[in-house]
Amino acid sequence: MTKIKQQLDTRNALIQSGIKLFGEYGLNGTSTRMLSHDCGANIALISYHFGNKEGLYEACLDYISLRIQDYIKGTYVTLGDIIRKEKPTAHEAKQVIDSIIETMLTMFLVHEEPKSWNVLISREQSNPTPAFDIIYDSIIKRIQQDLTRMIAIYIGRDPNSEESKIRSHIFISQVLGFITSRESFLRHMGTDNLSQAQIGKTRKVVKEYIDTVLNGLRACQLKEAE
Amino acid sequence: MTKIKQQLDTRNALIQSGIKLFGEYGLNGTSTRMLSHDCGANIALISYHFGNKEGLYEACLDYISLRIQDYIKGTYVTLGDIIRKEKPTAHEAKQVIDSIIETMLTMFLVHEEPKSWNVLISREQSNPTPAFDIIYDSIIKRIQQDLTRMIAIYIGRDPNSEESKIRSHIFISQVLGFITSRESFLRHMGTDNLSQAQIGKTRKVVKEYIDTVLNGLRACQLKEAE
DNA sequence: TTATTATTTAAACAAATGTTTAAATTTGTA
DNA sequence: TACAAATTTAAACATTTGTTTAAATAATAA
Repeated sequence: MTKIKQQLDTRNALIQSGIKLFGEYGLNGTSTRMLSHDCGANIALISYHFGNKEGLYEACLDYISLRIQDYIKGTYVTLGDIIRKEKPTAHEAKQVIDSIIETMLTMFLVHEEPKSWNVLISREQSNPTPAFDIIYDSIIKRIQQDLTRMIAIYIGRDPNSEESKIRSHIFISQVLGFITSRESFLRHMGTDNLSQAQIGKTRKVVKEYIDTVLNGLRACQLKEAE
Repeated sequence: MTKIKQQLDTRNALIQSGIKLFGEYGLNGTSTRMLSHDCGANIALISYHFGNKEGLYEACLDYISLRIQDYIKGTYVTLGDIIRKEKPTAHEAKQVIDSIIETMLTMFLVHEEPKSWNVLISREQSNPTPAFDIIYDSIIKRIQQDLTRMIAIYIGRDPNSEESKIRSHIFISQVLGFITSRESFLRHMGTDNLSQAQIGKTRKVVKEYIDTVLNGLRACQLKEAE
């Protein structure tokens, strides 16, 4: 076993335990002994590899950030050309919107590994630590900007207006609510875990909802001069 | 000074400090010494009045729960009759929806005291502690149920379907996102604090948005048999 | 093979933490 | 006014916590 391999094993084991435990108990509610016990690494290795507990927390967010960027890379490969266009068509803009939403829904509702990221992201969203920048700058900001622009283009509004920023925030919140208010949603649905049928319904209702609002806003615009 | 008055002063001072500090640092990140120092009460008074730190946390949520119920009481006084009707009209249902949303926006964006509640609510939403029931059972559940039904009635769908539950979750998330993703929103808006002008724009964009989606869904329904 | 570097370990440290305890003080009641 | 009850205080306690330390072990390079 090479040095690099072994180092990554211990280091990575701590990161995986970190994502799980920090997600469940928060930074302050997770002790170095919990982390050590969870992955079997000696407690001194936290400061050896990461400097201190906060360093491990940041490493967890770095890891999640990279993985999410990987996760959405597929989406952005096919959409990058449209996004970079000076003037995408409304049809093109709608493609971007749909793809981003689809990716988010899949990430939030379907795949198993991302579920462990979601809890930590949800924590950071509602109560940012100093490490929030890691997630914000690499992922959230980009999605905000892209959706602000694409939505405005699709509905025929000014992409640079504050109204467009507000609108995209509302738009993103529609989907983000499945992780930031997950417990409320589950209780309302009367379950501890969404069934495949429930997930299917959710995706369908989301799609109907956003198509309706986007087309409604677009139709308003075709009738009025902004 | 009577006993009851004095007791309430110390007890209440601890609760106010609790709301502030638990909101900012979380339950685990707030020490009994911080609480004691913030309001000047001796540290032993936490267990004296509340049993332990968790008891104080619960008391804070109880306080917030009562205050929010008070806050929305005005809204529910005028809407109660409609909500209790077996078959409200679509017009009536829309009145309920608009009033609830207006109340939530005011609470989340405008008034100063509720702002201190919002942080703690946001925390509980995204990462429920055992005390989440306090807020859920008294407030969130009711709003979920009422909006599920009113939205379904307005757009002509079945109020008891799972789709209606999902739809109302999306609907609530549109507004809740202003507290559960507050940092992201502020950064996107390029400010640390929303100006009055920005708040005004936000309310206007929200109203346009939800009117559009509700009327869009309603129009779909008038064209299709569900 | 030896020396160097990197990793890991077990123990220790200093501080922080939530809670308890007993005494002092204040308040309320008869 | 005296006594009882309630509240408050300061100190102490036991545990937990994050981190450090020095030695042991493993891996790498010459």
